Amino acid sequence: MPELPEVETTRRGVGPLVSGHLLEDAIVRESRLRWPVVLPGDLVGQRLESVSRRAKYLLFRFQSGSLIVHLGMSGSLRVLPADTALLPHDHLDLVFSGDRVLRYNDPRRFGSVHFQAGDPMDHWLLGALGPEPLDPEFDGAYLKRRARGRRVAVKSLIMDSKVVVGVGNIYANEALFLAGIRPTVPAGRVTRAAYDNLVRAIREVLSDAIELGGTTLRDFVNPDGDPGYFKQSLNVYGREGLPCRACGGTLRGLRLGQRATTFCAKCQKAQSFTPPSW
DNA sequence: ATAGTCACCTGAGCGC
DNA sequence: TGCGCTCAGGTGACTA
Repeated sequence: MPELPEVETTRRGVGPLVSGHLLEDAIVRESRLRWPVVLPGDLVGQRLESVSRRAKYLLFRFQSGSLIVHLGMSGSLRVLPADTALLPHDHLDLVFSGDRVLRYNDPRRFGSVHFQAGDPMDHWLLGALGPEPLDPEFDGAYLKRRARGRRVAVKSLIMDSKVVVGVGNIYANEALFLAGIRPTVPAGRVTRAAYDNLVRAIREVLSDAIELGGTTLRDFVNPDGDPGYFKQSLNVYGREGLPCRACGGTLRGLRLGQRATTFCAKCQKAQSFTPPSW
């Protein structure tokens, strides 16, 4: 489930509760996540220095290195009293000083937990990632440049983590709607002006979702145990066959790269070609 | 190099 | 109530 806003909501929720605390125990109940979970023997006894985020990875920085946690499709992290009863799919506990446990739950086990000694950015998973969508270097000129010669659908381009990180299926659909761009347009034919709009839309949709604590669909519960409230603001995702909130037309759906894609054929046709003047 | 498909896994929802 | 099918927020690996 978690897209970037959910991961950021998790970071803001759990970070202050465990940062600065001493790791007293680490319990791996199920090591078969996307990759086998292997924690170094000397992690226990170290202090957690900070919790940060790169793309959809949460980085738990200890003295000797970092835990790199990905929530996959169904993962979640909660900080709980250390004696809290286990639930199904509670795969990992990090027990900290102060009677609190950081508990990782993930029914589908698409998530992952790695340890990287030293700088977490040296890990191979983080090596080829594109810029953060909220960073200034991610702008229309950058996207236009990365799209040059590309025939993939523009939706696939913005979901490519080598181009820009953190744009998952929900927000890709939503951003393209806000920008008025048809998801299926070949990336190389989208104009610079349209990419300017798209960057604005991506920033807006992600920022708004972070403000509202993410989108709750099925599994996501933020670290306070509350649902996110962004779902109420969705314009197209999950609304195939329903009326467009802008024009009233019926939203259409198709599959693009195995992912559900929803758009308004009337509102999303501008910038669907490069004008002759280009 | 690029574009498209497959795989990983569990649970929810639906039609019968 | 149960069975079988489809779908789901991600993303690396693999194939042409």
